[in-house]
Amino acid sequence: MKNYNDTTYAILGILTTNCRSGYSIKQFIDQSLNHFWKISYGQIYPTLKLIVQEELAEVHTSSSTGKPDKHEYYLTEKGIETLKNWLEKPIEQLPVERNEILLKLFFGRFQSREKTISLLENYKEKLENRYQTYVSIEQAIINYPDNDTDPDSMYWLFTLDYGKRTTRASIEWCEFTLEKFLNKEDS
Amino acid sequence: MKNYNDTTYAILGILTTNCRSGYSIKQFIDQSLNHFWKISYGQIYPTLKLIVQEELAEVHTSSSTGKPDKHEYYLTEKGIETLKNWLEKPIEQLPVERNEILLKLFFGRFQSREKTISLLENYKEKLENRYQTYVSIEQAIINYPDNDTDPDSMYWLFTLDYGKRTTRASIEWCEFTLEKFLNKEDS
DNA sequence: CTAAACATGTAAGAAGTTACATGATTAT
DNA sequence: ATAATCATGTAACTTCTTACATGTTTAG
Repeated sequence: MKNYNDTTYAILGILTTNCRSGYSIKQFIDQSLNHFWKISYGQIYPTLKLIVQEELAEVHTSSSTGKPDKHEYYLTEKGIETLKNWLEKPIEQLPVERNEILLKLFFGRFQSREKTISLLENYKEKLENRYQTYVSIEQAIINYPDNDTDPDSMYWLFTLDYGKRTTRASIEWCEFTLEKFLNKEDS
Repeated sequence: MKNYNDTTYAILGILTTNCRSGYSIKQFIDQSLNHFWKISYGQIYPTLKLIVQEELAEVHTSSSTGKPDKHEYYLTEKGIETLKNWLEKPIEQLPVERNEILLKLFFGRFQSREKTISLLENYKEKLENRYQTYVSIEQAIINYPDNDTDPDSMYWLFTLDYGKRTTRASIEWCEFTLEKFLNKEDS
């Protein structure tokens, strides 16, 4: 079975929900996968074209009078199989996540203690904002009346939990590292 | 002051150490920045060319008899200023880290419980290996005789600590999520 | 002797972002 | 009216990886 890139699989996955057009795929990603996946129109439309070419989906064009054409994509059997096949495949290797703050810290020898500290404080603040965003989204899902009937909400909460845990760990690292720099004052 | 990409700044930073050639820059990254930064020769050599063009470094070519030419790069005053300027600048926004496992989990509705579980177990195993690697490197640095005189070792330990903490958090998330799936058995 | 390490580079292609281009509909 | 949202798409550009091309030196 042919391999595609993750962006293609992400779109294939979204097409299993009620999102059927390029525009609504973008919305879905911005609303639901935002904290661990993003995508631009510059990728979505060409990828949809590829998906149709590869017969993983069929496109139904509805040209209502006056309105511009709207393209609705429906997964084919082949498309569903391709998606399932990818879902089963274990992750090959953990990605190396480039981290700008670690890079700056690493060359911190060329900077004053004060500047390193403010760099870390700024980073910590951004992490705390992100953490709060995750908590807010989580609360919104839990309080949403249909939450126990909606099959997606459980998965959504899992991904949020991941975000919360790793963000929390980063915040704690900031605090620990900041303390080291603050204590260096007297040395 | 002109802006460059992070890869350029990383190389500028490495040129402040004793690494002066494309080959040794690659080695330095593979040995020291490996867990949060990587780079290929296909980027290094063109970037070095750019750095010289922009007068951020000068190249000294030593052509020993017989041996192939070796290019040694030395930062100029302008190069040092450019690096320092970047170091000071706070991170603009936290990057969205694409996460393949979360993407697969999100579409887990289309998979059996068993397959989701083995996906998570495989991921957890990889994370545990990574964690052990970090611990080993940390021990090697701490036990290395010159560790308190080497100014780099402190920064190295900070970046390792970051890796350990975030990896640990991911492992804990795997355990928590796995438990949820294992308990779903009876429902 | 031969494999690994030293050493420098290019070319093709994949993946992704940003800006541009166009136009309808709906809410304020 | 006019701003926001709906809706689709392309082109240029940046970044990065992989494979290729070439040749020397050193260690086992």
